[in-house]
Amino acid sequence: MNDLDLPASNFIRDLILSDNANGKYNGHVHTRFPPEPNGYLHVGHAKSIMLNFGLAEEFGGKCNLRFDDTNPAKEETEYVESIVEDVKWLGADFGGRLLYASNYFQQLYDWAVELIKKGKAFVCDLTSEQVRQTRGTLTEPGQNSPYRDRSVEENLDLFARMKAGEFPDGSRTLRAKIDMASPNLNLRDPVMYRILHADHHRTGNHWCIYPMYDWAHGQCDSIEGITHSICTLEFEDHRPLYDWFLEQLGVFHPQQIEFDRLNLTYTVLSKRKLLQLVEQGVMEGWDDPRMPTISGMRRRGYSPQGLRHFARSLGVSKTNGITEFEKLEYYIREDLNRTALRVMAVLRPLKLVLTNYPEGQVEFVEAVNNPEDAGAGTRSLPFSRELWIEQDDFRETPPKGYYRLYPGNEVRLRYGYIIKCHDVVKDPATGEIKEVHCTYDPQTRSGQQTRKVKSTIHWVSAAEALPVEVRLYEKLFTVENPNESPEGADFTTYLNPKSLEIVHGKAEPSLAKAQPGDRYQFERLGYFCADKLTDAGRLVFNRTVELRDTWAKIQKQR
RNA sequence: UGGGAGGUCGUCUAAUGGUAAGACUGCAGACUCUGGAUCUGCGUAUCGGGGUUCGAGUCCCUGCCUCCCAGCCA
Repeated sequence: MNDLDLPASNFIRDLILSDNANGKYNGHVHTRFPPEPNGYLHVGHAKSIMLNFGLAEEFGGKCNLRFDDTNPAKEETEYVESIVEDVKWLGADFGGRLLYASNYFQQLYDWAVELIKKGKAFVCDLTSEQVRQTRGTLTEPGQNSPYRDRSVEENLDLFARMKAGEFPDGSRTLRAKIDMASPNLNLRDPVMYRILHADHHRTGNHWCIYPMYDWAHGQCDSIEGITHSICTLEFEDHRPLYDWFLEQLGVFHPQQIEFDRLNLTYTVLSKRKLLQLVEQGVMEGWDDPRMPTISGMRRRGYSPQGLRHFARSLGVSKTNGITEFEKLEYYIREDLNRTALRVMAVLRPLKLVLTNYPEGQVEFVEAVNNPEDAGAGTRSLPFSRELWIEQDDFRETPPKGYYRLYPGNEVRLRYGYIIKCHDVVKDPATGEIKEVHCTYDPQTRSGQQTRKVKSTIHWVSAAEALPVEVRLYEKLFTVENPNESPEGADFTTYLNPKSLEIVHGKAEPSLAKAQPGDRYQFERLGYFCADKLTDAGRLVFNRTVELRDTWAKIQKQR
């Protein structure tokens, strides 16, 4: 996980530095990454993972992977499995510390009994509706529950019976006895346990009462000896409660630190919304390559290294900001540029005939596998009279600034020869261009010192070309921030109808050996990753990210 | 409106009382058998108003704006 660059300075590191200087926690740093298994991980989690695991590593400490599985109604084993896979894929090392809040249910229960005995918690018979009505508002204090002053004995008895399953869901709760007039609503006698006769993915039906987040989290941190419990901004006003429980119990007291969650332009990063897209069938699944999930990005071709570098580059602060998607793409390209094998593929084929090239002849030309990596070697490509080129690389009447192929113009075929266009064959009925006819200059074979031409285009020999299905992805949403919908508009209103386009192209023969997950650069087009659908009989590629395209930019300006 | 947290280039961050810096984006150019990569250059910022100080993005006062909180979700 130790990647490149010195991680940027941030306030959490500074805080740890000062803790260590003061001897707090004896210089130990132990963090944790605590997802709830109610969905798949997304890039925002990658930021948290890098922060937690990165800080631990930097200070010679440890980081636990802990599932916050306190709500059986929303959690599933499928999610646990996907999360473990994603965390590992990102390269985070939890060293066997795969933990669950549910491991501590008994301890949590015992501690709750302790608080009851201290008169700090009580069983409340109010319905959730009544609790809501007596909570007060932002500006008005709440009212005490009529059950607030039950005797310790009665509370103990009732709580034991809650656990024993005597009462139906929602009929009672265990509440902390704090202050119904607190300006912090979290302190208005918060619920610690609710009754839920539900099957838990790990504890089955052993329990029918489940701890709330606030009651579970800090105590789990304490049990695990977490020193720095890093969470997102929305938990800031939970911190007094986090501290309160720990103080009442008199146990090891980790400190909660809040930072800003990641927001990205042109996508949504909330499990609720992502779930909605999956359930409505808008996306193929959690791993749809358009999803900002780790599994979606993996399928799309993003590399763990690229994602890590991106996450590292993110600032850690308390500002509510939105990071530009372009920044993510930059780090993905940067990594893929160094590692991806180059290959030639034509997405929208146009037939090119070299009229002075002998019919039936095939020769082989040598191509560099990765100009950024001499060790990647070379491969040979068949070259012949009939080739496929990109439709975009030919114009019958070239626009200003176009220096690809057009009648009378010369271009180089990458790793091949310089060719000159002399004719265009059209469908007499539709006027559609069917073939482009050129002559090649035998003196200009690649590797020799020859004259220069303005443009080099990619190609594939028609006879040997492999059919490929290529999925071209665009931004998922049409607006930078789909969350900011004016009056009633649902975020799905801004889904980009063109976020997926499937084309059928032609690829060089070497791609026959592509395995799912293999990443390539299709020269001049972008980075592509073999999809999981790829097998011996079918080649399916996902476009990971386009290459920077100066020409496209010039065209756009006009 | 009560409480909590924030406001530095277009975006994200740095500057810890001492020359406002970097990255992404954008623009311009060089180079190029990828209009890629690489290289060079350019541009724009301390929310407003007071104050303290030799000196304020940083400290104080005040105003404005943004985000979070009224789940038996996390």
